[in-house]
Amino acid sequence: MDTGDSDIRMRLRGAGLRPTRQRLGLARLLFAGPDRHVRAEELSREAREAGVRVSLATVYNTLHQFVDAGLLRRVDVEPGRACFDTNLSRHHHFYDTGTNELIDFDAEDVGITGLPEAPGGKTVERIDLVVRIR
Amino acid sequence: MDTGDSDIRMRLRGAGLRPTRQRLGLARLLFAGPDRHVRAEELSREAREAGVRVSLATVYNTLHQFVDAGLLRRVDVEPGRACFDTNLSRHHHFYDTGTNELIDFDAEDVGITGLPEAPGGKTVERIDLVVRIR
DNA sequence: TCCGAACCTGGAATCGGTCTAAATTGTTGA
DNA sequence: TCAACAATTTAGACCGATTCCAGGTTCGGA
Repeated sequence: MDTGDSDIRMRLRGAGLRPTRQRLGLARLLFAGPDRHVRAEELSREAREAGVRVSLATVYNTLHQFVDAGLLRRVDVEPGRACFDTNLSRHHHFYDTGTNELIDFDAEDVGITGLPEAPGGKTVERIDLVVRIR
Repeated sequence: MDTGDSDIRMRLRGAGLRPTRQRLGLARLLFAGPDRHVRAEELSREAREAGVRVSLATVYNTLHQFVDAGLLRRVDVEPGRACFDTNLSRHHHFYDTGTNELIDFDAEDVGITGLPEAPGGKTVERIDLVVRIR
């Protein structure tokens, strides 16, 4: 329960989050391996299967805390359930409306022109592009 | 209960939907006046206030039928609830993350370049652009 | 080691939405 | 016109996803 955790521990600490057993366990599931998309229910199941004892409520709490800490990004494409994305780089999504599958693609090559000024003097937080495929 | 309804009646008929009292009442609320965004709960309340007796279940049914009939478009930006848009022209959205307000902008002037090919030989259904503002 | 704050937990509660079975209402053909 | 039947509406049960809550647990500094 140590190899590679120092990085995560740091980031949690930096966000004012104690590196608890539950958070480390979930972080390991999320960040070991390639980027991924995951929903709360699913992560909860994986944790159970991996022998990490965590309540569903804590999974939800942790996911939100990770989003706030900038460790995860939340993606809203489906109504009625949230998806969390470990890919923090500038990217957009294909969304397969048949399978509900999300696929990332790099935003670097994408150019968007002709956007109007943000209304009401608001500032642009982010631009989300969702390409719905079938 | 007739002026201006002939148009709606036609469109409902065309979609194989009987122009019932409930559907006409809701259609009047939706399509009289400028384009708008509305959620089911909200439309249900408006109907009640306007003296149109409709159950919540029927509001949901009707909204979905209107989407299928091409009278409405569904917008998914907020997790956990669907929003319906009477604007059927090609357009995108500003989404105010502070107020949860949606604001349309024309898609005609917007250019998007550098999109990768849809994976798996799938075809692109639609491209949704959401500019999150704060 | 001790203590308080941060954290975790199961279970209840909430929320947006869907389903169901029965009652009602359009529509159509005689 | 009206019977008959399918489409529609309805109240209320139900659902999955998520949040809330109150009480027990754990972390980390002094």
